Amino acid sequence: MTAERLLEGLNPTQREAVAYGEGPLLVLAGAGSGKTRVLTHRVAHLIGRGAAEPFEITAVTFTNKAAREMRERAASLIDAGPGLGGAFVGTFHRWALDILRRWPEAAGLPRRFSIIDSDDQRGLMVKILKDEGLDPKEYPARNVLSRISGHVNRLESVKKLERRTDDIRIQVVARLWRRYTARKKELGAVDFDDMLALVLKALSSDQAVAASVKRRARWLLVDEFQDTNKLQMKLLNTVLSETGNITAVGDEDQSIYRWRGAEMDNILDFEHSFPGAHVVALERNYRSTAPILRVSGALIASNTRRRGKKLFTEKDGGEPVHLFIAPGEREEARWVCDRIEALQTSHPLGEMAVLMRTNAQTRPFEEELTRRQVPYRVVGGLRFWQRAEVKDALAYLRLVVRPEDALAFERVVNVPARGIGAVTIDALRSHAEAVGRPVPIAARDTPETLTPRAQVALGRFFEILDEAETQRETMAPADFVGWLLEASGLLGLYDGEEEEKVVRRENLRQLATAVAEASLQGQDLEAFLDGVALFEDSDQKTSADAVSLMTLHSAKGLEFDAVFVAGCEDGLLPHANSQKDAEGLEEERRLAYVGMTRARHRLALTAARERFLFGQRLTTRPSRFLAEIPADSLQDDSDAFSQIVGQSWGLEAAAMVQGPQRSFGRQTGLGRPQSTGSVGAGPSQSRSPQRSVRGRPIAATVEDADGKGWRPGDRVSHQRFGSGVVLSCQGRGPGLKLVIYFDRAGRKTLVPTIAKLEKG
DNA sequence: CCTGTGCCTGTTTTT
DNA sequence: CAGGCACAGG
Repeated sequence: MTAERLLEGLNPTQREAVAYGEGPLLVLAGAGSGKTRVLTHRVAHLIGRGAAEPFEITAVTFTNKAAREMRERAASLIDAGPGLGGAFVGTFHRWALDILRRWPEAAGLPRRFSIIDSDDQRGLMVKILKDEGLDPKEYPARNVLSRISGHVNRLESVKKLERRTDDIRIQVVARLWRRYTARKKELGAVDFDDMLALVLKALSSDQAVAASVKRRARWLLVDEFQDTNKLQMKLLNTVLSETGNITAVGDEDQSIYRWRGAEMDNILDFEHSFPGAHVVALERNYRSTAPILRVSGALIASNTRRRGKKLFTEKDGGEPVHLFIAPGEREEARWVCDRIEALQTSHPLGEMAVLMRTNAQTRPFEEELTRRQVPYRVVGGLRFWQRAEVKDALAYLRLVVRPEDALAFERVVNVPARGIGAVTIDALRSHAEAVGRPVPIAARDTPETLTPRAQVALGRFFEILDEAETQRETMAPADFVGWLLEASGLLGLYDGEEEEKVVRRENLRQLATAVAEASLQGQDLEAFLDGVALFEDSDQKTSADAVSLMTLHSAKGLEFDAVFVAGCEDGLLPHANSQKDAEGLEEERRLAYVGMTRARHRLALTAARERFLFGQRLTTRPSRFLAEIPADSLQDDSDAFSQIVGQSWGLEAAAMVQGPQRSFGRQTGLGRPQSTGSVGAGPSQSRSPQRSVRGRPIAATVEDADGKGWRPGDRVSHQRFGSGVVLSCQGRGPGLKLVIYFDRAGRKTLVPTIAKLEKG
C-alpha cells in the first residue's frame, strides 16, 4: 500500500501519530482508540515512505496474542508476506530469546541452554531452602522468587542487597539469590527475567552483538508501554538509535502489571526520559457505546496517578450498563447465562465474554454453561503446557534435544515408575558431582553405588533415549512424538476409560498435533520447545463460536460485543491482597476499567451476596467500585428482593465501605440479627437467610473468654484490619482463636478478646 | 522403593 | 475445595 493510502481513513490524531518522523513519540492511546491500527499503520508507513527498511524495525509487545495480531495486520498492509520482510514483531521475551539463541556466548550462556518456567523455579528454590535449612514458612519459595524477580526487574544487584546488613531477612534473600543464580548456571538454564537481563549483558559485553541488534532496532516500537519495567526500559534505551526513534504506545489507565514490576512512571514521565518527545493523545473511542464509556470513565476518574484523558464517542444511544446482584454465585452465573442465551439471537457466542478477577471464579460459569450446553472456552487458566502429563512429555523431548538437561532428566527418569527413586537420584547426583558432569551425562556411567535393580532400570531408560535419537532421524516430527509417547511408556500410564485418563491421553495427542503444526510452519523440535517455553499458544485461530471465560488480565487487548464483569465484590475486585496501599487499589480500579472497556455494545456488572470461599459459604460485601459509578448510569436488573437489599448492599453500602459494615440481614431488617450475645444454635440462627447453607451442617458457635459466641460466617470488624468474615474457630474459651478473612488485609488468625474484635 | 491415605494449608493477576 | 506434603504400610 502506498504511503498516502495508509493515511486514509485515519482520524487527524491517528494520522499525526502514524506519519510522525524521527525522534521519540508517545502515543497515549485510550481504550478502543485504534491503538493497534496506529501501530500497524505506522510500521507500514515507515516502510512505504522509505524511511525504514523492514529489517530496521523492531516492534515489541507483552503478549503473544497482541504480537500475533500486530503481525497479521501489519502483513496485510505491507504485502511482504508473513515474514514482514524481516521486521521483528513479537513479545519482549521472544525478542530476547532470539538474541540469546543467536549469541549465547555473549551472554555467558552455553550454546544449548534451556528455559525454566515458574514451576521449575519453585522446585529449584525449594531445594535450596531445604539445603540452607530454612523454614519454608518463613521463606516461602514463591515469595523469595518474586522478591528476587522484583530486584532483577528494578535493576538492583545482589551486591546492593548484601550491603543491607541491617536486615537479616534481606541478607537471607541475597544468599538465596546467589545460590539460585549458581544453580541455574550449573543447569545451563535461564528463567524469564534472565532472558531480558542477559540480553542487556550481551549488549554491553559484545560490540558486534550490540551493533547488530541496534541496527535492527533503528525504529523501535513498544506496545503497552505502561506495563514496561525498569529493566525493559533500560533495554530499550540501550538499543535505541542515535536519533531516538522510539514509538511508545500505551495508556496509564490500563497498567495492570505492577506486581510484575511495571513502572507507570515510564509513561507518566516519558517526556522527561526522552527530551523533545512528541506526544499524541488518541481520545476518540471507536469501540464502545456512550453508556459504557460513561460508566468506565466515572470509575477511572477516581484514580489519581494518571495523565488524565477523556474518551469520547461520536456514537449516539446504546444499551444502558446493567447491574445484577445475585444471592449467590450460582444465581450470578444463571443470570449471566440467561442474558447470554437471550443475546445469542443477535450476537455470536464468540462475541461474548465473562471476565473475572481470579481463575477460580470460572467454575460456576462453566457448570452453568455446560448444563445449558452452551459452548464456552476458558482462556488462560490452567495452561495446557503446565499440565503434568504434557510437561512429562516435553521433558522427554527436551532430553532428546538437549541430553544434558538435568531438570528434564530428573523429572522423567522415573516416569512411568521404573524403580528409580529418591535414593537412586541422590546417588546419581553425587556421582555427577564427583565427575563434574551434568547428571544425565554422568548417569550413563551407571555407577556401582546404585542397587542392581536401579542399574538395570537406568539402562532401560537410556535405551529409550538412544533409540529415540535414531528414530528422530527417520521420522516426521509428529510421528516421532507419537513414537516417543508410546516407547517411553507415558501413554501407557493412561490406559483405561476413566474420564481423567481419557483427557490426559487426549492432551498428549494434542501435543503431537501441535508439533505437527509447528513443523508445517518450518519449526524444528528445538524451535517448537522454545515456543512452548514462551507460552506461545499453538491454537492459532480460536475462532470457535464459544463464550469466553477469562481473567481481567487475560482480557487486555481484546474486545467483545457483550461483556460481563462478574464478582464485583469487596475482597475480590478489588482483591483483598491488593488493598494494602493506595497504589494497589488504583491498580485494581484499572483492572476493572480494562474489563469494562472491552465491551462494544453491552456491559453488565454482577456480584453475589454470598460466595464459597475457602470451602465455606460466606457473606460478601459490594465492591467499592460500584459506588464510584453514578447510580443513574446503571440499570439494576436484580430481582425485587435483591433490589431492596441491593440498595444497601450494592450501592449505598459500598459508599460507606470504609466504615464499620453491618451484614445485609440486619441492615434491611429482612433477616434476624446474627447471634448477638446469644450462645448456642438458637432458632434465630437457622432462620436467618445466610445460615441456610445448602445441605451442609451449620457451624457451631464457640464461646470466647468473655462468653461471647463466634462461628464461621460471622462478619467482624477490627480496629486495624477493618472488616472481615470468620472462616473458622480453633479452641474455645480463653484459647479461642479465629481465622478471619479481612476484606482488605486478607487472612489473619486472632484471639477475639485480645484483638478487641467486634461483631458486624 | 513405591503408593495410598490423611492432614493441613493456602487461594491474584502472567511472560 | 484442592493441591501439597508427611507419614505409614506394603
